[in-house]
Amino acid sequence: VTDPPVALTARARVRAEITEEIKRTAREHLREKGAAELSLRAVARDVGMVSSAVYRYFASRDELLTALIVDAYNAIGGVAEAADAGCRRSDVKHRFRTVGRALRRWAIDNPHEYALVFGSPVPGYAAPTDTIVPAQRAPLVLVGIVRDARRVGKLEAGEHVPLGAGLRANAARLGDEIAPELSPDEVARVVAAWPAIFGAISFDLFGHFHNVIDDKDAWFDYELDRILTLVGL
Amino acid sequence: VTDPPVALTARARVRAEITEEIKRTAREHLREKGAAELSLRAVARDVGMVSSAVYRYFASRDELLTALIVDAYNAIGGVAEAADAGCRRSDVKHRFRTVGRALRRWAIDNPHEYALVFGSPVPGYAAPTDTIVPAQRAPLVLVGIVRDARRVGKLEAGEHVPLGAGLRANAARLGDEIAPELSPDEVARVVAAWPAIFGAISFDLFGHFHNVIDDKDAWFDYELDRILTLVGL
DNA sequence: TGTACATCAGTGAACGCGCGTTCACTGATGTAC
DNA sequence: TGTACATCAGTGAACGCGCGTTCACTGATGTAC
Repeated sequence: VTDPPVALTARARVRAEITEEIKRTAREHLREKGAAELSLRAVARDVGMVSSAVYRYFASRDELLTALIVDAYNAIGGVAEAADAGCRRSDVKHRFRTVGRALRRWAIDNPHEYALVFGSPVPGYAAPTDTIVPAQRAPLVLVGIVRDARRVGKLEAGEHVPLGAGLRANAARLGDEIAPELSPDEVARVVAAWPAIFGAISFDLFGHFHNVIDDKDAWFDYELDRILTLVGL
Repeated sequence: VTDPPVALTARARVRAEITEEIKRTAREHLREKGAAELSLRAVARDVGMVSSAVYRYFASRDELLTALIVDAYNAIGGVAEAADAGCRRSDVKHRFRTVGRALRRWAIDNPHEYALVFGSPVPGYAAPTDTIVPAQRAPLVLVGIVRDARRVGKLEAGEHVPLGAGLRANAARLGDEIAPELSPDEVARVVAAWPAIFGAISFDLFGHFHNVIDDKDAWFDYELDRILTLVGL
């Protein structure tokens, strides 16, 4: 086993490029259909190779799907990080709102990629461990905002909702890992914010507010504000 | 055009039974796979008829799917209504919690039917108008609880989150239709509760709390409590 | 009440399709000496 | 620096599959007179 050379061989470089091209094409297909319809053969056709050639890059359709899921998680994480990075550090409320809106924008622009990650699981598909780290990026941005808020004393108590002993221990453990300056109670509040944001985005995106809410943008902002108070910002 | 006879003919009765049997079998298939995998031919096989015979009952695969969606909405609505009906009227908090838990139970017991309704939309499938009324049953139960709370003076103000003019008008119109005794602000809070519950159920069900939350039941109760304060109960 | 006709449920064969995956192969690129 | 060999990318044919839907048909059930 030797270290990988700093300069990739021509072959390795081409390989990386073609791998990307396959994923990009698959993502385009995803954009127009859904994950269930994604076909290796169709992707291969569009890339301009014969279907069996794809197997030089992905061992199976599932492996390609996994790669797309990882990419989607990373895209979501990147969007959240970039949105946060563009804000003044001290304005924690604004940061939270900006990140929330950016996530929703991305979901609306990439509905099938969003659904791939946050919609119903593809039947028979088990998420491999590669997804764990990318999946945490976006939620960690929210955690970071709350940690900053805590540091500068901008985290309010909000309505108290009691945590049972089990959950408190769970939140404490989680806090040790990702947010040492937060109390279990505060950790629980951030964790609860994540499905709340996800619910707000998905409900609209999946069409459940049809004929109920007219101005979906304004409504999302309203929900975000509610979530903000939930968290204590 | 004549009125349908009160006593159905034998043929009509058999037809209704077989329609039910097809749906029941399809639902069983759904239980083990997902909507995307649902095959008319496989259902026909299990019912014991030839695949083309199903077309006497459903004009297409999509129509069968629609029927399943309507049934799922009705099942969800029925679960919510039954849960609520089992509670003492005046204990509005308990009613809300009981309904929330019952919905989650149903979702866990029938994940694919739940996903059919609340997961990512099946690609290319457009929900027809038949789903509108069944889809409203469960949320209307929540609305009913909040209306009762309002009547007996148990609805609190909670944290104030401002509603823009557009949303306020939207909420007012909605209130006129379904909850005349509630203010636009209160209407908005109930509407916001629905995606919040849905988010809490889905996030867990779709596996996003894996390695994050240990005791999912307790966590859901915590989230429900948070939602309760959001609504003002 | 009986008969002639219309409606309906279910059959079985067929159409046309696209899918994931395997396999033996060719020719080009990379590596070791 | 040149050569022999190993690795790799891509081809094209094939396997075996199940799918949704259509169609002409048979025989049973229902309806009108």
